[in-house]
Amino acid sequence: MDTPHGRVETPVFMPVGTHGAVKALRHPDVVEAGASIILGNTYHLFLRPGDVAVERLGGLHRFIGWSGPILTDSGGFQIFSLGDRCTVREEGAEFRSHLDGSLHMLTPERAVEAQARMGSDIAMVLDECLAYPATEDRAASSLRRSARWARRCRERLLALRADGGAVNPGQAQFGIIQGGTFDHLRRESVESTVAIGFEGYAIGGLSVGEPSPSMYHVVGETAALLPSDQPRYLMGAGTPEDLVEAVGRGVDMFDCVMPTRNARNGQLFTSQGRLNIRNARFAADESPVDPACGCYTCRHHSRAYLRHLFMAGEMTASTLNTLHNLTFYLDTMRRIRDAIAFQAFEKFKLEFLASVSGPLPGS
RNA sequence: GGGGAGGUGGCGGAGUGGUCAAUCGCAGCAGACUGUAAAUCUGCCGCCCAUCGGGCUACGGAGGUUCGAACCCUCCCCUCCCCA
Repeated sequence: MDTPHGRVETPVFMPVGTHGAVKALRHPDVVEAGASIILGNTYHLFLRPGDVAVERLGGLHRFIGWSGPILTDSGGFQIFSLGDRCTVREEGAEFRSHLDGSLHMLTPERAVEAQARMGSDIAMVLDECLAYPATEDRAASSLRRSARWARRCRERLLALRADGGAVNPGQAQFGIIQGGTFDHLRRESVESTVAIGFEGYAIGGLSVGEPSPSMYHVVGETAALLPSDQPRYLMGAGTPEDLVEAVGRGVDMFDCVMPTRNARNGQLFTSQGRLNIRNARFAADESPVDPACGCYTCRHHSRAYLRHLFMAGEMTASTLNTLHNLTFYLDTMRRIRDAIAFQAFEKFKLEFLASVSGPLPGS
């Protein structure tokens, strides 16, 4: 996948850097972990420091000092996650800022403008991320609103392109498929969204609490309907198992807070399963987090030391843990790409799922 | 030497006759986390069985008052502060 800031090998995992930084890491760490593209969030940057401020500072890339590709989420997920701080109307979403309680209106057009000002390489349309579970009626009306918003987003972007002067003239825009867990609604959403025409398509409204088999089913059904010559992006997923399962169903792009957030909370992913570095069993464990991992953390530090740092509340614990988890995720994606190149994906998938799922043995 | 304050679960610190195995914080133990309001949240946390629950030992020590004491009385031990 080519972007104005470089080529991205797919399938790809995009570390989440909500405020323009992957939490606990410096950009070189993110690169070292193997990331080629990172994600920022329109809602958060819109509130602080403000999209206009970012534009004045030369755009998001220059402002944060990241020269690679950046995808900005639209703020659609916040409609879901901010719950009662947000009121959705046809015009757009009215947010009460989590920072100071002030009221803000994020319309589809405004979300497009904000992302245009910031100049991300891939902008997402503003959608409504539906909570799970949802009734069929609710899912249907929500998807239709998202589709109307998608059209407004596209029209606004095309107008901006026609005007010229955008921070990043090559910015791509992705549409987002909704429809809950209903196959026919997903199909309807694909049809109406693809009809508008975007540079890529995302599958939204998943990884919001539904059972894995349900998510895999929807991913499979939806991805199969999307254009095969354009990127397919599963938003918000997932666990290492989710990544492999979704790639097998045709997904090219992922983002998830799991490797970074869980790292800060002590959960580490390894080739043998997950572990919680807080556990007393690691107090005298001199082995690395994952003997099969080549990250800085695993090359230099023992589980005992990482546990000590975590228990002591040292911020370095977050950094070392995040570096490891991100490396594990990005390494997994690299192995997936290699397996696909050698036409050995199914074999890889079986072995990976057998070893990685569940807790680390020996507890 | 004189005067004052106090000793409660690993630590700090509430409680001051029954509703106290004892608020709360920290520490400890475990779990959760999927387009980040998250370096966060939840549970457990005297001992023994245990699903509800039940049993045992406990609030410096020893006596006493009382139907009943961490809480009241007596003596003892210890700590801290102020003045000499």
